[in-house]
Amino acid sequence: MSNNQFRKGELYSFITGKASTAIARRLQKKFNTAELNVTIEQWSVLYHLWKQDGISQQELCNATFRDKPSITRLVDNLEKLQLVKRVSSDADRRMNLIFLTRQAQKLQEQSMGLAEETLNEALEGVPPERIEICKEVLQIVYDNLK
Amino acid sequence: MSNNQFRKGELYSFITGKASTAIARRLQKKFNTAELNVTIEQWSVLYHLWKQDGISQQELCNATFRDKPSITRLVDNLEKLQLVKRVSSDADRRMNLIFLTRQAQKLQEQSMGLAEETLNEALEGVPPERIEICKEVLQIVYDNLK
DNA sequence: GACATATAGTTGTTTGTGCAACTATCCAAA
DNA sequence: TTTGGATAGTTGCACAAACAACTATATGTC
Repeated sequence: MSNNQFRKGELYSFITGKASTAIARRLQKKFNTAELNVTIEQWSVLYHLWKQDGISQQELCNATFRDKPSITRLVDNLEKLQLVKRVSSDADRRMNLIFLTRQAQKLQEQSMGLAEETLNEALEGVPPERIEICKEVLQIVYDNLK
Repeated sequence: MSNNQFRKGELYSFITGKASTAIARRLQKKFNTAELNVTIEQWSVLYHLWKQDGISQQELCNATFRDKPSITRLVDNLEKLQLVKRVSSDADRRMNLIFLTRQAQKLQEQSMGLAEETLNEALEGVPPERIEICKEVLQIVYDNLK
């Protein structure tokens, strides 16, 4: 099946993800202003650890849609910031389980508040049902390609 | 105005732009397979030059939503690949005008074909009117934040 | 004309990404 | 029990992004 209605017009924006870039930049600025000393990418790892602590780097790869070297380095930097620690698994010594530190737990509430605030600014003036459709389309795109 | 219906749920995907990441990776793979020796970021600069040749680096910043140092380095690399050349403007000697080479002109048709193909794969199964809504929402998000 | 200010572009530094090649460990089949 | 393949993670390299500090040129005002 072909979507030929989707022609040259806005091809560019779809591919380059200008909207998500804009969201990420705005959120990063809020983090900087609030002196939360983390990057958006680091935060995206913490986000999944807040949902479930002590998962492996491989699970973080799947959750964040990043490859293994990217996660290795993000965890490196999060460890330098003393926000997580690697604990090698007893059950399978190839694996590192990644645990949040107390410091990282303290970040959760404030950073999630700023994320929500950013999304509210981003979606200002967009009716809820259109947001819903947009989310669904983006999910299908992701499923089609992942 | 607040969009409180937009809660924790899919906050993550919106911010991280998993869909556009997936599209960009797929397109990059097609470029590599076809031995088009360019990155998606370089291609995004060429894309605007194909629309209008001989524009300044500042205009490329605006068009591609990148800062000046990013464009400086992308143009550096495109120049190394002999796909563009910098010509300093007679009218304003601060400016470089960026011109496509013959080689870059040859890339246009094939790369645009691969981009369209990628979008068709991405949007497979999504009805046209939903694509339209999604594009509109992303445009509003961009306008709200840029 | 001289000077202050704005604009165009470059460079250095830190961080992140994608790919390939590598090590270490696990597991299953001979 | 050995061995061969799969899986988890790391390292090296090239490319890109964000920010700050910098140079060079243009322009408006006195």
